[in-house]
Amino acid sequence: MDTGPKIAQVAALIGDPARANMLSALMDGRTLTASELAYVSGVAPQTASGHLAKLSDAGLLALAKQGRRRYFRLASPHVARVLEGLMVVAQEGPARRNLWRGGETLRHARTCYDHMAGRIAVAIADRLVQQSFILLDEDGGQLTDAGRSFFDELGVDLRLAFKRRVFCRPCLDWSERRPHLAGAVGAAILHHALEHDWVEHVRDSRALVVTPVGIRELATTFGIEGAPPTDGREAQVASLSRGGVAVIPG
Amino acid sequence: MDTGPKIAQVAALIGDPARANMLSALMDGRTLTASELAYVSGVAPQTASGHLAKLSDAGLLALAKQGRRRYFRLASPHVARVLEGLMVVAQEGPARRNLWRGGETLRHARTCYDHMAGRIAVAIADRLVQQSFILLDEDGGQLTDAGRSFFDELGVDLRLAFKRRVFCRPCLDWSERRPHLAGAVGAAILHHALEHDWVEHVRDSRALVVTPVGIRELATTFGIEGAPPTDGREAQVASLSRGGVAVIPG
DNA sequence: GAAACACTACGGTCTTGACCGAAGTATTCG
DNA sequence: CGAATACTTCGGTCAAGACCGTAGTGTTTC
Repeated sequence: MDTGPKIAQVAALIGDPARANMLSALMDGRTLTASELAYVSGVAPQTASGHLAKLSDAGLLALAKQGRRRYFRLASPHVARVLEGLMVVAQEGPARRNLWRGGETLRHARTCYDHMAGRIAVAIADRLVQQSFILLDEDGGQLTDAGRSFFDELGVDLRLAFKRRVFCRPCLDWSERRPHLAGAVGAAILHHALEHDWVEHVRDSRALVVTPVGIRELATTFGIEGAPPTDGREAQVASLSRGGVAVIPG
Repeated sequence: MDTGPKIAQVAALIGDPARANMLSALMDGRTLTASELAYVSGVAPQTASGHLAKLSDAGLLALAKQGRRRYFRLASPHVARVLEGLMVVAQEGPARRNLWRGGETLRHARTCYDHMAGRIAVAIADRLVQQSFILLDEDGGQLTDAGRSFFDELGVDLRLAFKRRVFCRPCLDWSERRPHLAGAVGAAILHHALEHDWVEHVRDSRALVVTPVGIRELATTFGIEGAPPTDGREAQVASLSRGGVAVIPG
């Protein structure tokens, strides 16, 4: 395997208790100095220095020198996401909890910063691209004139979006492994969906539930099925992408 | 820190090359036997057996016994998600570490998702709070009536902000270590600044440069000095509270 | 300029755990 | 039944690396 060693290298870095403590302390987006990180990780400054060098070299931490201090910060939201994921896995670990129910909800529709993600969001993005309302390339998207009219008729306020570049880099959907719409257009769509009661927030979660109104409107507006699958099995039938749960032989 | 050791434990499991290879081989949702996993990981069956036991105990792998064989698969999509995330981080890793160095421009003004950050942004937040246009607490902000009028006169469109859930939220600034304005209000300010040519994007960077117009307008509107310090040293000399925007000497 | 401070580099100790050979337990097949 | 297969347990070797004491560099403060 080719990817194995690479992920092992990164995982091994996170796999040391001292380093894991440092990363945890930075998870909320704060910026801490080497000394502070040494303290939270419970090791001597010399040891911490070595750890921090490794984490920086590997691109997990970003470094800003200022005077005699070094400020460290998680290098990217991706790192934070990995840490979050590890916490989830660590939590559910030995206890055979069936969190997958909630997972299914998350997979269907959720927020990602200020825009939508999940099956629904990917389907919307697909549709908009297919209809040539939006042009998507590697790291940016562009609204066509037709798309502008489309959103206009829909009543989505895109005025903010016109002048703005696409700030949020392409947001890869972890559950669908395909891009969904981020940036101002994505935000506008989420805003519209919330305002018109297509979707609702789930308390203490990034999950979104699609309302009956939303199911109807998503069908008429985008031609997509907004209802979540009734059980996990159908999840993979609905979308052609793989990513379904393996069926154990027997 | 409490979460640190837990995520370290999981990460350390993934952090071994042999185990990482096993997990990678299972990433597509397949179900493989112990022997097959021993082969892909390049270790002897005895060694593989130990690895698989650990991964199962930790809840990373699900096990199905069938006759004399043991079938393994990833225990949950969360595990797959973590592996994916690790690959992303491993990929982007050492590449553009330099972005943060020489970050004087970044420290001064940059985008943070869809709003502004850096000295300028912190100064704006300070000013808005000081003028009682905005009330900021731990994890939320609120626009006062006076603030609403202020933005109205300024011509900043806050309509999106009203309906959005998180319309005004403090976001800790990594360089200044003090909050700046995020949420819809933050986004609206950035939008306004871009639209009126107060600031401009720097290509391929999150950095923003303050234009001559911006320097003038930031002074009249917020009473702050928008020009960047001529060199890094002076940044912190000027104002007593660190993080204040420096008044350029000479 | 001297002292305090923040961080880094080096050297040596010591624990952890990955590895495989050999032997042991299930399960299937002839 | 005994042989082959699939996997696990045990024991001993060995290398990687986490840790800190000491000593260094660069920066700020007095």
